[in-house]
Amino acid sequence: MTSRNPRRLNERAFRALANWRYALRKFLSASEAITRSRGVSATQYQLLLFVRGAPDGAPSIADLAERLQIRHQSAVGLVDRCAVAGLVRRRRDPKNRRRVLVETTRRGSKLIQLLAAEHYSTIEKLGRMFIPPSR
Amino acid sequence: MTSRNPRRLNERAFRALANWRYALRKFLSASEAITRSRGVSATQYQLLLFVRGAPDGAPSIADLAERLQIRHQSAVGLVDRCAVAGLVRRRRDPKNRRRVLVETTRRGSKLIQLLAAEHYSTIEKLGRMFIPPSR
DNA sequence: GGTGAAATATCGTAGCACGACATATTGGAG
DNA sequence: CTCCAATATGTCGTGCTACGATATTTCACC
Repeated sequence: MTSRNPRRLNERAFRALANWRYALRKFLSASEAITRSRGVSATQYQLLLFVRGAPDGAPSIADLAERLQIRHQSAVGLVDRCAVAGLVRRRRDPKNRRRVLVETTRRGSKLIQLLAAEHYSTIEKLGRMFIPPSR
Repeated sequence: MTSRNPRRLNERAFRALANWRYALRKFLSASEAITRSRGVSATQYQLLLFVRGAPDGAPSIADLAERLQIRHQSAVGLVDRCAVAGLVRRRRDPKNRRRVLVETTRRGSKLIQLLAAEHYSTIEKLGRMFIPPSR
């Protein structure tokens, strides 16, 4: 019986945490393989995903940085690389000209559609390994 | 509806996938914050976790590479850095002297105990955001 | 006891995130 | 209206980490 608020974790808890983390790495590794096979990095895929899956229209650089949990400068560089690859384009926000909105190009739109579908398949395969451990 | 040729995803599916990925990044980011506050990288934490949570005694470099889903050279470098930090130590496998077994030092053991407990708390907080989407 | 495979190690390279700093735009205080 | 602090994005140089290519040691086995 595991106690409800243990100060020390037991063997079982360590194994569970390790196995769950392993599942995460498996998924991230599979994700990387999917995206590389289509010529983009895993991070670029996620940028496209957050642009495409944004709740309220085209997101700004800062919005994307928050979704990606990175600093804004990192998002700038990422958008740069995606723009060079022809996947996204920048547009000044007319309401607030400090902001830069990011939207997918037609090519980026097709690619994210494909990649997202492949990710769904992978998630189905890895299935319930993702359910996080609890004590 | 083969998994190789999945049908088009709708808006809802994109949002779900994006939100789930966001949860992953939130967790990984929180994990990074936890480990950095204790002076180690997220990858070093995971190495310790896989050493501590190994099913059959001290794992080899190759075992760790598989668990981390990286190439063996990367695991070599990671073990190097952890060894310099005094968290793990190498030991030749007496049964097969090509293999190198990795075990935690007392310091590494204390650290992984602490870090793992903090990770459990974080997982509880993020809770069911981790349940993967299905269509 | 020689040979190919296995396991680890070394070296140089590239991508990505970061801190520090720079530039442009906005909105509000006075 | 003017000034200025806050906001938003962009630039530059650095460090960490994963990688491919390659080397070295040890094992298995005929």
